[in-house]
Amino acid sequence: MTTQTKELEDHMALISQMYPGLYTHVVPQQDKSKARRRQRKNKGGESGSASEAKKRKLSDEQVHLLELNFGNEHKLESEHKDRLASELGLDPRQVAVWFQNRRARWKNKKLEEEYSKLKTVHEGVVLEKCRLESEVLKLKDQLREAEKEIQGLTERVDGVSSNSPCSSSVLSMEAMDPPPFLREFGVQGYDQDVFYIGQDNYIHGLEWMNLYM
DNA sequence: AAGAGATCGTGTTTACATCA
DNA sequence: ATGATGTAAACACGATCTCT
Repeated sequence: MTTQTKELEDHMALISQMYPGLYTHVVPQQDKSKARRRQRKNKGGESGSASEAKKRKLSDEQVHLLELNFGNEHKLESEHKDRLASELGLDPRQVAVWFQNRRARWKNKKLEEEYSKLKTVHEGVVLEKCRLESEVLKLKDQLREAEKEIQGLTERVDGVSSNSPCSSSVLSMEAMDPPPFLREFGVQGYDQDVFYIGQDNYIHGLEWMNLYM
């Protein structure tokens, strides 16, 4: 069993859940612990000798014609099957079996393709998730830096305002809620945070936010 | 309703081909 | 030459459908 086949099998349940239409009905899982050992039927009790019962590969021409018919229709009407069988010089039963097996191969191939597509999509999603997570970390870092800076500035302002009558002109954020994105990062509110840039350039309202956008 | 027969999907076995 | 492995044909079996 190839690795890919194993991998495919591991995902069959998932795929069949996502694409329930692929299965027309579910055959109950057989107990694999007691794998049955069936007795081979004697080909309907025919008088065929052992050599006649031997499997023969279908010729290229036979397979070609069968493939052509399969391309047109995946299932055979009984009449069509008989006609095709006599055209190919085969037993109608052989034609039926060939179509049965061909449908199984076709379905397996479809499942493999579907699996590959889903795998590609999944890998893309995982990559995007990683990218977003690292972006979140970066933004958190920026936020921490900004908070540190704010704290430093606040301390400076406190030092100045304690002996300055101009303290009333400083924009106080005391009663304001933090902006939504700060709340998202756990900032609950402001104590006595004051925002300003440089010596005399006060920022009004939420304009300071533009510095970090 | 019920039984028979055909056919289906799925899983397994077997014969054969290919390759190391 | 030979053993391992892959593939296709054939088969088994339960489910479902159609017909009578």
